[in-house]
Amino acid sequence: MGIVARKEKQKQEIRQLILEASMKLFVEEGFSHVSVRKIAEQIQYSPTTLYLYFKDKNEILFHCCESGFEKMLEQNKSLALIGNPLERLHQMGVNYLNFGLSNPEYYDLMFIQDAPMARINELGEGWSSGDQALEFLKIIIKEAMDKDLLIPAKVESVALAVWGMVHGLVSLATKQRLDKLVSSHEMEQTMHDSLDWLLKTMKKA
Amino acid sequence: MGIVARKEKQKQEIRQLILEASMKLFVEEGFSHVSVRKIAEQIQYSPTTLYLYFKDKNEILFHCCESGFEKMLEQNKSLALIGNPLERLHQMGVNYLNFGLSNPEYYDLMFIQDAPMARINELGEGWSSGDQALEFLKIIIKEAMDKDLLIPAKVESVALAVWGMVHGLVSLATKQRLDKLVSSHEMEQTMHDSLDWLLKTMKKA
DNA sequence: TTTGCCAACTTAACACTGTTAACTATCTTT
DNA sequence: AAAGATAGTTAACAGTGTTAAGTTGGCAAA
Repeated sequence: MGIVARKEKQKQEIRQLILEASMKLFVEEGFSHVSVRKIAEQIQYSPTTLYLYFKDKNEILFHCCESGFEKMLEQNKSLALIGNPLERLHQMGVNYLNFGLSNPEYYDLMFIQDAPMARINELGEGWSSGDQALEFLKIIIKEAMDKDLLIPAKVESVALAVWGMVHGLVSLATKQRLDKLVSSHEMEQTMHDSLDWLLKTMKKA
Repeated sequence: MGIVARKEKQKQEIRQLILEASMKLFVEEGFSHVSVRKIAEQIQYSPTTLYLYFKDKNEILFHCCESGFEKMLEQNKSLALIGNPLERLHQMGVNYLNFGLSNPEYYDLMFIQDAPMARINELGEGWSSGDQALEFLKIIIKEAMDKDLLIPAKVESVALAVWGMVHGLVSLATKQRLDKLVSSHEMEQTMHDSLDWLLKTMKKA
């Protein structure tokens, strides 16, 4: 079975090659300007070869999206060190804003574009990455309420409100909806101000 | 000058014809499935004729986007009747959520897609529709603070936070990011719960 | 009245896009 | 060595936005 195993390994290597080329391209040139042909050219294969390794372009984008979540998760590892749940929540928000602003192309794929979700909807399964992230947020909020740091409320509503807000800020900013309303060098600070305001406001006096 | 004027009028009529066909199509079939050729077919003209009336597809989408803002503005007319600024703010949020959920294609164009912003950035001018909307929001918040209904804070931060949150909720929902996390028949209620929570929380005790 | 021009519009084409079917090597197994 | 699976290719389809060149019609000046 050694040969079969090696073949399988080679197959996985090419899959990885395709994914890495895709990510390189769409970080460099922007998601919407990456075509199957460009990816193929990058790795010196014929465009149709990609279809031997992935069902369609959506599947490729879905996997890029997943590695976006890994990046984000990695960035959040240090959160575990923060004891105070409110401070932890705050840092999580800061991380979220920073991730979105620093990786707009990944962010687009993870939370805005249809393509990766199309892939998920084809399969029966749920959206494990999003699920995990929201669950994590809920746990922090619950903890903060239990420790009497937050005004009690329905955890789900609060979690969705917080996620909604940071997502809203990032997507308005990266989709240029704030360009003419907030001067660009103050953009980041303004967004952080809004986050600070929210956390201050929801904190129990 | 009668002839020249009539010609100009006819030109404007065809422009309008193109825009109406575009809006009809992209409400029916979704923004991303509307092509220049389809619009042209709808009005029984050659595809290239559209380029005699609009610079490119972005310009067409920009105008569709503007009429989305008109729809939204119309929906907000009744706000003037509400005396209490906090209640007015709340109703504005409710209207925003409803508009986004009922007109996802317009919403996409107005606040998410790049195309209409590309048009605005080509021209020097600012984003008057977005500007107006945010300004309106700021005025309400300022009024609420002046009347001692809100905890004092930087008006801009609060406005951006509120807009960010409702935009975040609508775009997460319409981009299917909540599908697997919130059951679809509870979606709308859950979003409204988050909005309610925010307004309750920011209200002065 | 005829000529020439100008405007509105169309046809043909370019350079792309994702994707499929059919073909060709090469390497494995019988 | 013959047969068959594997991996990859070329060619093609149907679609996209957009431009250049060509074709009408109607109006104005000669």
